[in-house]
Amino acid sequence: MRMGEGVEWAAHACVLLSALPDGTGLPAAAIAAYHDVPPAYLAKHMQALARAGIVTSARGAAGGYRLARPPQEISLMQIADAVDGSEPAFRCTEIRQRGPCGAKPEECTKTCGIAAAFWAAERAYRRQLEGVSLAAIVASLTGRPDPGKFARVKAWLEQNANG
Amino acid sequence: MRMGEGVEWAAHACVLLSALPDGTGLPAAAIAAYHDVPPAYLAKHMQALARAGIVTSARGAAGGYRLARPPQEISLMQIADAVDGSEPAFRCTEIRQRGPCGAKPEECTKTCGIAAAFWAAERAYRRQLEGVSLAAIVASLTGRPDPGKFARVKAWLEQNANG
DNA sequence: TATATGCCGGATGAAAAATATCCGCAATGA
DNA sequence: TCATTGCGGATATTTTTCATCCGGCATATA
Repeated sequence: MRMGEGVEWAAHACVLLSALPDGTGLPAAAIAAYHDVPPAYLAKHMQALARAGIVTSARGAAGGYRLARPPQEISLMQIADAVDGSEPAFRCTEIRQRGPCGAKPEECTKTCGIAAAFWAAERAYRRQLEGVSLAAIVASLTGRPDPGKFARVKAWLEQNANG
Repeated sequence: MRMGEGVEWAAHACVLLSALPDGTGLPAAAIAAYHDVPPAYLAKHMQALARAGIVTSARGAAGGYRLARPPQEISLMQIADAVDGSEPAFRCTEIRQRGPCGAKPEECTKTCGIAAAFWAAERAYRRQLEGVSLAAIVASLTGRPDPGKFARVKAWLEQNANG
């Protein structure tokens, strides 16, 4: 079971956007350059974030992406859902209804116990990620003292942001 | 993010094996026939279960698979790990070290906050599945009254088991 | 010992999904 | 108008998953 790497890209992109000066936008190409990832492919993921309402996009000259809401109101779960989809990892194919001793559909009023157990575990996973906000992630990064790095990032943003 | 369907097959196979009469073995072909899944492919997953020590295999005539321990001591997590692998779903590619403002390796003593959050969620997922035993699954199935079905399964097993 | 059964592991192939790029279009500011 | 930028679809490439087959070995039974 593996998660698409686009989720990692999108999460880091949102962290970067959280440091973006107010009233400005950051083009997808700049976000890709900052992280050294394929521009065209990252653009796809940014579009997914926009469709999910996590970021807003502005077209045309001086356009770009910015966060749609404050970082406290964006969770990692929302980002993962937007990029990777929100379908459950475990798919029940109703094996119990197949084969020589298969159960009839009318006997299967309750969900299969195996599927129920896996889905419960996925709920635990989701509950955990829903509790992690972008703000918390940013806080964990800037928590350690590193003023020089912070200044460099700020300078890079001001150079590459539009607006 | 999706889980391989082999996990579902393996879980159902273990449930079936838990009803197997003592001292007998069930060939992979019989397990596949019972669930109406591809025999050669299911055999692969059964081999994975055997390598993980969840089932034991006996070769030759009158051989087959059986559970290696009582159902109370087998968890869904163990089955999923055996079949799907136990690598984490989220892979950190150390994006923070790339790009024009990338951090130097010596600055990255702590794991990336994003990776840490996803891995914490995966731990919650695992903890949940570790708490679900095969015995609990079986109990949830036989809990509702269905004596006829139970008898049919038993008869099928006695017809197809070896030993 | 001969034979049939059945697991083991590797090689191989087919299908699906993830990864990645490109292009035409629409929108927007200079 | 023109350069810039996001949007969506089409397409190509790579990787992973799904699935089968085969030779080899182990074991019970006759």
